[in-house]
Amino acid sequence: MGRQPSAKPTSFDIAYLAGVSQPTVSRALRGSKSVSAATRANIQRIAQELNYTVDKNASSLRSQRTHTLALLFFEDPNPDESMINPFFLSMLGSITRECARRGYDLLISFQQMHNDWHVTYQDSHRSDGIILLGYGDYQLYLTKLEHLVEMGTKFVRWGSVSEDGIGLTVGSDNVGAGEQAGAHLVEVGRRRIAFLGDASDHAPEFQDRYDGLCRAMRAAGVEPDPALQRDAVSSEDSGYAAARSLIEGGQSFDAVFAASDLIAIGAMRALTEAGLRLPQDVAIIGFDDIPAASQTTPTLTTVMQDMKGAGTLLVDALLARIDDRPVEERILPARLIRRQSTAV
Amino acid sequence: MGRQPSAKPTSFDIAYLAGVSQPTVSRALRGSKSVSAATRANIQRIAQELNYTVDKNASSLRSQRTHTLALLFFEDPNPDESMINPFFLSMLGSITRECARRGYDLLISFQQMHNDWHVTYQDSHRSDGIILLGYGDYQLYLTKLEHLVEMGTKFVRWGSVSEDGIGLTVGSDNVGAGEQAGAHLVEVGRRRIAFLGDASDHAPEFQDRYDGLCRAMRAAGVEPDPALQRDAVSSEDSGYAAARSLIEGGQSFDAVFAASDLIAIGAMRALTEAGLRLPQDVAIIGFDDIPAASQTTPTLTTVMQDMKGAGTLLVDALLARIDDRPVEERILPARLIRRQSTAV
DNA sequence: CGCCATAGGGTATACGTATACGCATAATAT
DNA sequence: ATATTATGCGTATACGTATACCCTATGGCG
Repeated sequence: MGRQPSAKPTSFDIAYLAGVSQPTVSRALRGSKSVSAATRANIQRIAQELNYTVDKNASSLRSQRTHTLALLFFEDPNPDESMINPFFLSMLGSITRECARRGYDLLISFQQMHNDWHVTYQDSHRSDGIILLGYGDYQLYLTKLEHLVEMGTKFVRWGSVSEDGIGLTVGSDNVGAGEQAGAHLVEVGRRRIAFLGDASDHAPEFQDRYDGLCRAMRAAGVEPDPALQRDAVSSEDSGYAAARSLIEGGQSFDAVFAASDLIAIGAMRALTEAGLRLPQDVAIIGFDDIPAASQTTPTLTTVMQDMKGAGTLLVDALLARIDDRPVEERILPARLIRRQSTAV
Repeated sequence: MGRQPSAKPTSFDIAYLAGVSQPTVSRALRGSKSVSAATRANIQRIAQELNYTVDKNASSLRSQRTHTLALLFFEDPNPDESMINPFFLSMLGSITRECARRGYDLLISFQQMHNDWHVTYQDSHRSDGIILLGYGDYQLYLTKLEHLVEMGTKFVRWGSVSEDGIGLTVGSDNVGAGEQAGAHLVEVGRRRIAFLGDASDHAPEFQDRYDGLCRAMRAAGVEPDPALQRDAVSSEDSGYAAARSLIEGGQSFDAVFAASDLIAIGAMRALTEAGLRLPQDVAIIGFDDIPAASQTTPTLTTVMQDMKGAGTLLVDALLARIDDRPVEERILPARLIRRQSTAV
């Protein structure tokens, strides 16, 4: 242990010991084929022995490639700032793993979207590309995204996938998921299905889920009632408020499709408080399958997104974009998880 | 928008426009006092206009400071590899925020602790220091930590704080928290209190919590029964198994203190399946206050750690260590959250 | 009125790597 | 046997910044 004279070895040290020039060391270690197998093996052995590591900064400076991706969470400024949407957190695991697998580092930030966050990561050569995650008011960020595109910044976004979107988007099949949820509710005999979640341009994902619901209802010969839709952002409080509004609206309903589990959990509280029995009086479906969803009473039927696939696909897509390769797949299937809240 | 000839401006460009030399630009922007106020203001204005950003790689290469911290999660290899302990995830928010506040970037990794993870981050100049987070088998990592110390790597660890520990540790007051839990259980009339969690050198934090529990019991004149302790790692399955073992052990018990919420949730399942009523027959307390804890039936009494403070303190301590300043505070208070699972 | 300290900033260079070229030697073609 | 190409590597240099050192003008001081 600690044999080295404490100074970290450079490629020159390796070169000297191997009896070659410094560039040859560089070539050997990064797999250039213009170096003989014997020379390469020798260099690798020596590097190993000296615990040599390529200096990341020097390498990045010279090659203009950082082999680092930046992950940016953006959410509406939250009163409880320490709360992060659990859904995105669960994506973090697969993203870090995929980055590691591809030999990329991951830089992470929850900074509010201040004026120059894109400059921070791109122009200062901190990362080769950016992964954007976030619910929140979509419209607010559109101009920023356009700016990113203009600057030639490479990025991917998690969200509602559409061909005409800005930049590159990867996401779940929200419409299909909404259809599954709607079909399931119809199947268990519900006809008056409410939707809790913004159904506007501000939240395309939620809108897609609503569209899917409507499609499934119509396919079953049921006409959705617009009066049963209430706006809500993804939080318990918002779900609670939306459900209260629904109850006070006086319209009858026998099912609720919440655009997220947090909304659903808030709604369940409001419904229970109003004396409604779940699922007998009102069946309820959430979205995301957060851990808490299997702990609620009744346990919550929800839609599980493919988080592992999501991380992989996001990283894949971004790396493809960075290398100017075409991106192949962008939509991930989602799966309905049946639990007690819709049990007949 | 997009006014510049697309090439990113360098400090030479700024220097030329400001009529000064490149080093002066560097000095001005990093606040050296050997630059006049007027010159500095002018340089800053021009830099702003050109959207100039200091190149991170060049800067780090020259100064040998990256202004980046690395966050390393280590956990026992998990069958469900996409699952990350929710407790640590909630710390992530405060760590990223504190890093941002201090002008540091955060590099993140969930890589298994392979042979050379320390080399990866330290010797390749990716980060100035490392934050280590993880439950898992403590002993397994000791030699690695010793190695880190030998190499002069700067790091902090979240865990059980003790003066003789290896490296620098920041953590909650686990003993105090255990005492609070124990005192509460005694207060609601329980005497036969079981503990679920490793009580060995392998998990010092869990042991501290157990010690606190025992201390509180003895303070109330109750002698803890070693037969009521069961090993468990932080997962639902492990908690379930531990509770099963406890039930099958045949010893009577009227309360369970679980070393983590995940253990508690698994245990609740086992207890309920065994026909025991919560909290009438068995009161139960968890640890961590994960979101799911407020959704269980009954809702789970637990210990909330100061996650926001934790992130701040970890980053503070690490930066102090990096700058060779003394570290001031290292222990954070924890707070008991009373819910239905211990309601009299 | 000369001396020295100080402010303000220029000159030269180092940080450690990757790449454009050039130049041998050996292998193949003609 | 000469021209041609590929192989394997060395030489020179660029990436963009930060810092050690040097120089010039001032102003205070005796």
